[in-house]
Amino acid sequence: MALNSNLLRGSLETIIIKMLSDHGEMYGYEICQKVKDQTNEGISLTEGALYPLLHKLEGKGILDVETRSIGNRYRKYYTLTKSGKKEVKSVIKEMEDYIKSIELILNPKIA
Amino acid sequence: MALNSNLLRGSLETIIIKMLSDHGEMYGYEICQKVKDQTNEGISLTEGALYPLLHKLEGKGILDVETRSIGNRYRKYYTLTKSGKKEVKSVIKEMEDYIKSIELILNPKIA
DNA sequence: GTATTCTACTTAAGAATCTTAGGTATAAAA
DNA sequence: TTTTATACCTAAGATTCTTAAGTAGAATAC
Repeated sequence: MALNSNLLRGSLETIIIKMLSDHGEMYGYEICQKVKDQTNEGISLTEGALYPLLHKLEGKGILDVETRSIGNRYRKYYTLTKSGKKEVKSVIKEMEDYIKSIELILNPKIA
Repeated sequence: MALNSNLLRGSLETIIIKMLSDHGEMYGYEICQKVKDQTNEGISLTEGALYPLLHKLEGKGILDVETRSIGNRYRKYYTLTKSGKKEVKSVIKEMEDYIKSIELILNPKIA
């Protein structure tokens, strides 16, 4: 079983923003796949978490959507808005700081 | 403001177990302080999250409690039970794997 | 050729986790 | 003597995620 215990809680939003920042335009299903690929199955987003979050980020003006027809069906492509791009740096820094803090717990400097 | 955005969600339990594993017997307030110290204020546990979680872990047989009088007041000292000690290795490994996965998102190997 | 799997989206109910905000009380410091 | 620090507690509510179900086209397997 992939990890996905509880640790993922709280980092989903950062993951989405970072993926879109790196890969440009992506659709939801693609984000799931790419995250799974990039982490060697380490992280598997559930669709029940992903899609509502995409909608929320769109509502907050972080993401733009464009629905495109692919043959007989459709996909919803997401991109970062200007406002979304402005947040990339800070959310990544927060994540990095958080990891550093966790590592100070995992490998305490013998004080 | 310390980070404590959402990223902490899900890792509190691991933090508590690791702290008790490293420092042996600790009381709740002490865990808060020590986590703050060790992370240079990076992580601040709130008491509203900590105490209920300690009670839960006690209920699950992960922690033992001993209430001790300190002059005119008391403290509740927590230790890992035998069962709790058995979990230390796996919860730490989960955390490390999670961090590795996150780092593969933050610093993707150009595939 | 049809049954299954994969792609691709959706939502709703409920569980789990945490924040906020309050409370009690002793002890130390200002 | 007022404030701050220590030390515990809980309840209400927000947020985040899981679980589970549904729709439907496209590809693969049998």
